[in-house]
Amino acid sequence: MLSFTEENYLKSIVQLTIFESTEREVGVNKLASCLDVKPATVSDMVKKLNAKKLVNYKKYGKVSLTKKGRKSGMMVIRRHRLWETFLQIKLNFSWDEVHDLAEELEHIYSEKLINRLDEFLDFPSFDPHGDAIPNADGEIFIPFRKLLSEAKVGDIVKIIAVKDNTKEFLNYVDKIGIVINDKIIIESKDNFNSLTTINIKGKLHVVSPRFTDNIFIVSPKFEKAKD
Amino acid sequence: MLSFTEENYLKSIVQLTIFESTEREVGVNKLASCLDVKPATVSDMVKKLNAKKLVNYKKYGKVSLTKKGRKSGMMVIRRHRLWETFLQIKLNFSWDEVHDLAEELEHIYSEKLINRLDEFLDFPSFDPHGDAIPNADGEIFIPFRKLLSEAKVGDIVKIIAVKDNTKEFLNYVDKIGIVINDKIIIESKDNFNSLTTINIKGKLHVVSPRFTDNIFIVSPKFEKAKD
DNA sequence: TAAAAAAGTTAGTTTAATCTAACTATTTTT
DNA sequence: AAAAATAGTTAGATTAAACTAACTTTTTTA
Ligand SMILES: [Mn+2]
Ligand SMILES: [Mn+2]
Ligand SMILES: [Mn+2]
Ligand SMILES: [Mn+2]
Repeated sequence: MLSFTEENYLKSIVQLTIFESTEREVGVNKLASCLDVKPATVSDMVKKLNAKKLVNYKKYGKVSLTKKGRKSGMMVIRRHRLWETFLQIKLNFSWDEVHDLAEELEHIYSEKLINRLDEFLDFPSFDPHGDAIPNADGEIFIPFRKLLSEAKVGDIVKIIAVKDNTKEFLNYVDKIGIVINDKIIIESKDNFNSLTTINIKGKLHVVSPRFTDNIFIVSPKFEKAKD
Repeated sequence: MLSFTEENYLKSIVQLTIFESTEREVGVNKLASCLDVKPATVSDMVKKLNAKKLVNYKKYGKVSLTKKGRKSGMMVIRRHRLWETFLQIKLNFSWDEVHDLAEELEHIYSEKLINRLDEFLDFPSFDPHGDAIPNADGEIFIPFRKLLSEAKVGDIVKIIAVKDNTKEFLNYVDKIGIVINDKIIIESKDNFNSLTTINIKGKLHVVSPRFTDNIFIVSPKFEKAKD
């Protein structure tokens, strides 16, 4: 039905208009840089996606998802995140290895396959990077979360997801010894140099925005109940 | 490295020159009909595969695999059969559903992934259709087997694999109630009409070559030891 | 508000994989 | 050995997804 390429466009549009912004539309240039193609290429493709009623688009306008496009894009993300979970839980891959394989596996289209996989994994809610997994209807519940950079000195926060999924980032997270759901304390901030000192299991680490802008947290006051 | 298309060509050449014939070469027309494309298309592609040292070919000649091509093709078949096994054993798909999904999964190239999958499945020797699974080096041991049509009246034979993997065939096999490793008795043969009467768990079935030419068996005298 | 910058489009080209139609080579039959 | 049949090749066209270069529209800035 949809080509790999079309699926990748829809996935990127979901990411840009639902996960990473409150704006429900995106420009051709931004989409092009997200997909790592030239704007001319995107111009052509969004015309095609519009004809297929997957996006709303007219010349010189912004691109937004139709209901159908949103669902298709969400299903690609569902497949991606379920395969990542499978690779980690069942085949013992580490969280920095799963993404690249999932980029390919996500394009295998079969409702039955993915729902069986979901069941096999016991209907996981989050993937190895802490990202919510859309359900079989393409709906997703994204829990309230903030960036580590928004935390205040003295806060005790829980790490619930990583924003950057590159190997370099994940390897650094591994190196300083945190995993999803760990708690850390914001010891101090150096606003002049934009540095934050955090306490991870008693050890102090000085980190820059490259780190704090890519870690999602919940802070105590948002953690309802238990604790 | 290799495109989906190139992988499919190599897979078909392995099937035609190793699994289904003792001739280690195949013509352009036969390959074309196996791949369901026109001979002109194959002519172009084998030129390309030859340039990549995956096949031996020259104008108006037959096509044969190089060592490298044979290994690549075998690895596609390894992936196909391991995914089929995964789908059946872990995700509870029936044997008539696994092939189509495996046709897509087989093209996901990662040695690590496939070896982990192999391990996860406990290094299976055969896929759901009774076909041997090539090992991590692309080597395969195909057990000695005959077709059911070669069995003699009175023989008690064990079904070890199916040759035809279509849904229609597999559904028929299910319907008459046999599974791999079951034993059946050859009750009688009607040579005029090319019909064979077989005894499956006490029940008699009259079958044509459409059935007997697509069931692989071992007959008692080839079944060494146990029993 | 006019000029400059940014964003987006169009036209024409490329590559991989396919096709059709016409041609050539090889093999089989008479 | 010639004719007929079969097998295989070539040339030119098509499609999807990319590109570059040139152009146009929209937005920002002065
Ligand atoms: Mn990922
Ligand atoms: Mn992820
Ligand atoms: Mn199969
Ligand atoms: Mn099989």
